[in-house]
Amino acid sequence: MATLNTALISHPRQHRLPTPTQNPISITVNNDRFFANHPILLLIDQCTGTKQLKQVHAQMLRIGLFFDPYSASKLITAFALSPSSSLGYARKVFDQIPQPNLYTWNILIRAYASSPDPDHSLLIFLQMLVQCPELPNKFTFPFVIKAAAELSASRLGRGLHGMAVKASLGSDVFILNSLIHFYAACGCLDMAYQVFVNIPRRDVVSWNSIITSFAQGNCPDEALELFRVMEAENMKPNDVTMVGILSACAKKLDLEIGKWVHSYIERNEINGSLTLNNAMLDMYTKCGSFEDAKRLFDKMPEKDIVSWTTMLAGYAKLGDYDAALRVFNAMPSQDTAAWNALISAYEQSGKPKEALAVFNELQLCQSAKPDEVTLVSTLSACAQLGAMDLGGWIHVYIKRQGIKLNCHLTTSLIDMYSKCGDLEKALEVFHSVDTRDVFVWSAMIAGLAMHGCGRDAIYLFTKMKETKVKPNAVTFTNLLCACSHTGLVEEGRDFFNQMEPVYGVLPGVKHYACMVDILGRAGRLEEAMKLIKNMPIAPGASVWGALLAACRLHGNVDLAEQACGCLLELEPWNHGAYVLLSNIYAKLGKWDKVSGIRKLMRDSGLKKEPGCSLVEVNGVVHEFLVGDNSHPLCEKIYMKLDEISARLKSVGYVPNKSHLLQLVEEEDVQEQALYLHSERLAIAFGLLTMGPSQPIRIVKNLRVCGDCHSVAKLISRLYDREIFLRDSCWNEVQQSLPIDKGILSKPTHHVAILLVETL
DNA sequence: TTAGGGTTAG
Repeated sequence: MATLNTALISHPRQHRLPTPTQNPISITVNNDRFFANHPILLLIDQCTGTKQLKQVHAQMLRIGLFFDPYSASKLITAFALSPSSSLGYARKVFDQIPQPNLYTWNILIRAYASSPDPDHSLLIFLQMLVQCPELPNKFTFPFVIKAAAELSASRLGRGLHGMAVKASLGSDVFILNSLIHFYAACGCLDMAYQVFVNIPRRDVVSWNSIITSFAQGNCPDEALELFRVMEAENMKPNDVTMVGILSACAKKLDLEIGKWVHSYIERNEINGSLTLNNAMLDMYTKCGSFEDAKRLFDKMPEKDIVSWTTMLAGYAKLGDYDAALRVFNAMPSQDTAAWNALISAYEQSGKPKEALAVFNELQLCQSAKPDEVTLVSTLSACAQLGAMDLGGWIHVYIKRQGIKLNCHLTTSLIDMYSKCGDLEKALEVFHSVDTRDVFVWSAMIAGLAMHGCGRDAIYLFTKMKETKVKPNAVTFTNLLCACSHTGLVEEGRDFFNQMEPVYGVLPGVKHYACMVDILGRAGRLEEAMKLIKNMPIAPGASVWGALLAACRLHGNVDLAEQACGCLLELEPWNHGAYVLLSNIYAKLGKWDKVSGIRKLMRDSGLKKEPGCSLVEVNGVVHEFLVGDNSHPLCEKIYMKLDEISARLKSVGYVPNKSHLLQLVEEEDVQEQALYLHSERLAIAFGLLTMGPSQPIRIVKNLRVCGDCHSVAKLISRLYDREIFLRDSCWNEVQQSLPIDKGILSKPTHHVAILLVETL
């Protein structure tokens, strides 16, 4: 039996096809030209694996049948598309065909379009345009458009659309359906819908394509409405339609409609495929009916890794991490996606340390390897913890593994570096990539906003518009934050007013909260109140919170009481609201009111979160609670604190007593001793254990009090050390002092303290 | 002379 290579070498391209009668193993041949019924070709369909196909290949080469384009196409099809396909091998075989026909080109383009390397599909298509004497046909376009969709290759896909129209294939329903998918994948839902409405005769796939596009494009209401129209037009939905509809229900978190869809599927006897059952499981876990999910899971005749992972994520969502772990261990196999579900479950429920612990375990395990999704979740956990050593390590890992930065990873890296206080690294990542989607731009705008570079953030927004990337709701939230941080009232108002008419983005609660914050900080409290009163949507807690913070800034008690009342109505557990209001009273010397609030808090049994600061030293995150004495280096830390206190006194520092008089979140007597605040323990630990050139990066779960902020600034000067202090309001409250830095300029001072306002 | 487009977890 010849090996592939020897067979290929012994049959050079100029080999002439023998006539069928010369063929030693030929049985019957239809006529002189066609080999469709040649026994070797019939054998291809019976092959069960690559090994057998290779044997057939060798035989075909031996008798010359391989050099008949039709026969070769049958072989290529088997290699490229069979369940045990070997695409790389198919490509090698393809390259040996003297003149592949259009069918063969199409098969290869099709196989690569659904492979992990859809770019090969496009490259082969380009090669085909040059080498194949036939023009692309109605079978070519759906595949090559699919490849463009997979790659979100917007310009190329549009070009293909144009080519199809020029080739008089503009009304082919297969091509148009794939174009719906392509435009949606590129984020152009409008174009996808335009294509859909202009299809002369829509079939069920047309409907499925547009419904899925809307469901996945965060427009679940539109998807459900289209389903209604589909029914009204008597187009019978199939299982794929229902997968899209269930995905829309899951997005809407609407259990009622989800249950209705479940019964609709049963009533209409729609084929309950594995995918459909998985989509239903997902809907139930997302919509909060775990019992229904469990019932369905238990009776599913077939389960795959998606079913198991969905259940795992469902338990994690309930906060039952033990059960999630049990599912993880009970799964027939744990692939990367299962690990990812566990990591992201922890990361998204505010348990970043646990997420990193699972990530460490994954690295030790042999059977799965971190992928891009893992890295995105892990980077987010690092961002939450301010763990820049580990985040930076992941960045190096990405480079070493040769992983190309996609937009998700780029966004995560920018977010991680920004939140860890290294704006320059974030900008370095931003400038290093060629492709930037709306999330990448928005993350960079957020990074600049966090660091007080509001004008740079606005400048970046203008650059973003030049590249024709359409801003979304996230972009505007970040942009408005930037205006708020830098006190750009008029600019903020302009952006807010342009959102819907110019950019088609409906202002949501977050945008109103930002606007209230912008106006409130500028002292325009009445204007802020007027904005809230005229809101077309219900003002959420963030809106009242912003107003309350502004009232504190400007000492407006009446409005503060009103805002606090509304806030507590929405979030009766909101400890911070009580604290803010009581501080307003304290500021104005209304001590009876302060005591009243203390009593109210005690009576309502509100449990406060203890103050906690994290600091990463050499890749290990250390945690300090207020007044903590559990750390192994505790004694040394307190000695360092004494030394710090002495040095502070020597330069004339006097503790700001007003912070003691006010009700702060750390209200216990012991906790009120300012010098025991957790951030100070973390700073002392950082000074003790880190090299003199290493910046100390601290993340605090609550707000940093004013005195601690002043102390941190002083320590930074006295010890000539960069200290980054990030608190709970880092992202949304816009309470940082503007630090004027240009996009690429270096900080002028060695001190870079962020987040500076106090309670 | 062969064929295709739309589907779920993270």
